Amino acid sequence: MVTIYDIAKQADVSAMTVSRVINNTGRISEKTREKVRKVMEELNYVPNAMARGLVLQKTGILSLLVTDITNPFYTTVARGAEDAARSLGFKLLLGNSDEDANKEKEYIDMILSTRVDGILITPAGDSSKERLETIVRHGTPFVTIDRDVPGIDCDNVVGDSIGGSRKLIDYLAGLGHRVIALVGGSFDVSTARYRYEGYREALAANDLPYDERLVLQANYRMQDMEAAAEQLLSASSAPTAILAGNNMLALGLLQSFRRRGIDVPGQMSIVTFDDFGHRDLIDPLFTTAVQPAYQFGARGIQLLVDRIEGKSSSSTPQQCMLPNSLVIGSSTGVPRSNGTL
Amino acid sequence: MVTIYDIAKQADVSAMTVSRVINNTGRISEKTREKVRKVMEELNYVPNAMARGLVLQKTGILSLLVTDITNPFYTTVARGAEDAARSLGFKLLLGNSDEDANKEKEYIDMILSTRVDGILITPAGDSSKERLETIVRHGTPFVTIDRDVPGIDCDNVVGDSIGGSRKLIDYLAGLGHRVIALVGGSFDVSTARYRYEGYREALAANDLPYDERLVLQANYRMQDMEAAAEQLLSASSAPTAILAGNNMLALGLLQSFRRRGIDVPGQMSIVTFDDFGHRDLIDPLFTTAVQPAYQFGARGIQLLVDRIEGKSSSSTPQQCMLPNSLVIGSSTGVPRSNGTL
DNA sequence: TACGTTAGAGTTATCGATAACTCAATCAAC
DNA sequence: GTTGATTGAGTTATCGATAACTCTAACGTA
Repeated sequence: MVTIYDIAKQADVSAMTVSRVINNTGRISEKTREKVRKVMEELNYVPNAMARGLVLQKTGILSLLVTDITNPFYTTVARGAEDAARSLGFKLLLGNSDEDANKEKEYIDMILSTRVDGILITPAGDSSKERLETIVRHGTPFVTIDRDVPGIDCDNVVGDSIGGSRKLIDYLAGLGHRVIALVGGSFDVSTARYRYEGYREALAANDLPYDERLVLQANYRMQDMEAAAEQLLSASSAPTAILAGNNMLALGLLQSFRRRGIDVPGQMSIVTFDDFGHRDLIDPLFTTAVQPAYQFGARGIQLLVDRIEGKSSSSTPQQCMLPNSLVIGSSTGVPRSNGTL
Repeated sequence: MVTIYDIAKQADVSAMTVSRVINNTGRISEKTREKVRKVMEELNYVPNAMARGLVLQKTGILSLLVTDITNPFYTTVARGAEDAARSLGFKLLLGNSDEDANKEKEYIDMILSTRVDGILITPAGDSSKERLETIVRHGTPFVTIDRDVPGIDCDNVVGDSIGGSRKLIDYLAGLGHRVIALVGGSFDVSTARYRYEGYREALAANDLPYDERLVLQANYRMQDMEAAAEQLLSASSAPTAILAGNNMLALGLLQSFRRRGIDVPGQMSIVTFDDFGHRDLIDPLFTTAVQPAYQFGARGIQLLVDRIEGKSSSSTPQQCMLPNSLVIGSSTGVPRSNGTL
């Protein structure tokens, strides 16, 4: 591996001179500069980021830790983060916690060990608190996105979950639905709580009764939707519509209903948050509160870099709530006329 | 930031002893070990990967560079790579070249500077040759996936593009199609060439004439499909079926046809490679040669690590071709009866 | 002419960890 | 009671780069 010493020897200068040429610092004569440049080119020199990072105490790397890299929402977040990081002169280290506390811990340890300059993280849940506190103790700047964690007061970028739920339920109520279930994420996750909150507010606002038997919790990854579907269908008064906690849950429900021969939206309407991209391709197209995923990543990185570069005062965390917009799809219709299935 | 020296001072031992406790090497009495462990815990010590990497001359990081992170095919590749890397004790640095030679170069420089232990890369095209040669000169092990590059003889994992094309064309021919167009990727990309080759072979095998006016090139990212659709529809004998070079092109074509009121598959059949995941959701479901994307990533990492750890002899590059399987969807049907549109 | 400036370098110490070597104490065996 | 092995540490040099300091011509100026 070529080092500045190899360059220095070849060019018959000191290592420091080579370093100065690389970084364009100090005074170097044009002649020397050219000589060094030529040798660097000849030997295909690439600086060693570890050595540099060790002395500079920074790496130029930011890390993005999401909970599900196969979810198009997070893929788009990643793109936004990557573009923003690149344009601000940072590299991006991408990680995937799979909604798993242990994996999250492993990743955070790895990230701290790498001495990244900052961390953009979607916490797996409220239990992420202790891991975030570890990050705080290490003094590494971080920004939470998509979810917040009670007890952690930091920069964050979230969506308007309450507002999104209200829009979705209002829309369903407008179609005539009066029995609407919620299949949400675990209440250990902030978005699940807020979406539940919006759900309840909207029910009240529409004079619809709240029935706790119509509220199911799952994790955000599409498992167990069979059981959830079964449970909802066998209820004494089965719902005519469902608010799914996120796109993956909506998909899981849709699949379960299809297997049972339940038509969506004919017999059951489904609404949810976010989409799968490629809207033209999907049928039924979910009626959904679409969040600006790309902006989640881009804004998050921006806040993070502001924090790193000390632009934002260290005392006041920046909270940023991004709006969502209701997109009407073909997964919703008027309630089925006969109450039972 | 806490270092081993801080630990050493607190525990009243030398830094070397701390290092030994961390790495479980050398002889340490149980008493000392415990004492050091306790201090590490108290101070929340996390080793500095840069310092360690500098002396060990390795980072434990592998890099995956793909050409389009929003393409579900590569997302799944990334998951396979990540799982494999993790289970082999490596971390994964993910990058995205956007099919762009300049971005690719920037990323490779960054990666080399980071001194990753190995690189898994989907080359943007044949021009990637010079960038791969840079990697060779630096002695960093690498494996190409999905595409190969003429003139570069290295470990790689590719799909059976020729076989895939043949299966798809055979299927179309079996439905009765006799005028089949190819809208492929740029011939600068190996998969585009192989898919074209399979297309020609299959035409010949089915006694179908080859008409170069029915072969269009695009880049793999869904742009310009309007123009391609226009050109195909206005041809004197418009095709009744199209082999799209990849999933993104198929999607672009579908959208263009829909805008023009051309029904798929009623008036035009489309076949392609790979899918978009979430098969249940998509309509029309493309008839496609599905490649084992997860395996591309997993196998690639495996080859890479074998190479890094010297398990594979340095003289013989491992070539690995993964089979694809024909999945019949709803984007194909018998040719429209009236020749014109 | 003598002295302060400045351009254009070179030297040395340092970042945090580990490899390789050294060293003192303990213990066993003859 | 020496000698030799073994245990449980400590010392020093090193990885590749940069910060901070030093040094030396050449030059300008009174």
